[in-house]
Amino acid sequence: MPELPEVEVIRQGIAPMLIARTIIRVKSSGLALRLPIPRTKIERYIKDQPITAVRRRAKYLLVNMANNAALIIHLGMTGRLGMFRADQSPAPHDHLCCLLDNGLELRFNDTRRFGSIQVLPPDSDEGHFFAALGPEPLGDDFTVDYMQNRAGKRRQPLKNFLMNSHVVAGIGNIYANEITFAASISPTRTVNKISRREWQTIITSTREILQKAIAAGGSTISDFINAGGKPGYFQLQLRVYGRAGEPCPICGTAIEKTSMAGRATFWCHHCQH
DNA sequence: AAACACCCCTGCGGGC
DNA sequence: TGCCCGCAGGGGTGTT
Repeated sequence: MPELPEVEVIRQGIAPMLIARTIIRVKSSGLALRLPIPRTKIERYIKDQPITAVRRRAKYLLVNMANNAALIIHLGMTGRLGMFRADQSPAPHDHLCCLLDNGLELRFNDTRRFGSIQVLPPDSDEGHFFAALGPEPLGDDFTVDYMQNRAGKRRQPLKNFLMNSHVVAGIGNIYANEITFAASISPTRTVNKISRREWQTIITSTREILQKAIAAGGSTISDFINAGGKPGYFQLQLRVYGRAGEPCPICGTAIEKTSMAGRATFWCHHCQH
């Protein structure tokens, strides 16, 4: 369940090991992820090209190549990236293995195959690929004006709105729960009834929680070799997610669990309005 | 247009 | 003990 902070930590971990390296051989499981693995495009545009950058947009990782092609990786629910020595035996659910010119192998492992691997050919329009995505929550475009405009007269509950990647990118179920709790606003509140002041609180809480999670992950993942995507991330204390029936860390009231848009929702009825 | 339901997939844990 | 079922949730598509 990597969300934005986890993807960012993985990016920071693998970037130094990938930049200036070249993928010289690729193996895949033959099983499709959410999309089929584009073997032909990988061979044509990705292989034998020096890697120039490893970036992130929302929960997508972008591996940029010297020919201006890009490999776009999404981890879905259970996706992991790890660096291994080439002689280490592959694990179950390894779906793509990229051998580098230094003998290390980048492996994408995904039990449930909700992830995806895509290729942007050289000089294709990256902006177009991400056109439907809302702003980065840690970027300058995530503002009170923007959120209030997007909310408009919509009567969608706040939590569902925060999880809508077309509104703001990269916030999944776990952090949506934590954000509404930190902002002391009910996840069920309809967004047309949220004040400017409350939007400011939501934005501030979002940034704080995501940045804290990134910092916690960054401090716990020190060695990506053999890590295999070992979660270094959930060191961040989750205050409501997964804590149904436990006392609210602020007031002691039992945390409630409900379902919203088919997703587990945890909140404190006393603290969040 | 907005807000849903549904689907893809596997592993795990609870209940019986 | 073993089996069945519900649940976990990102993101795309389809429906009302």
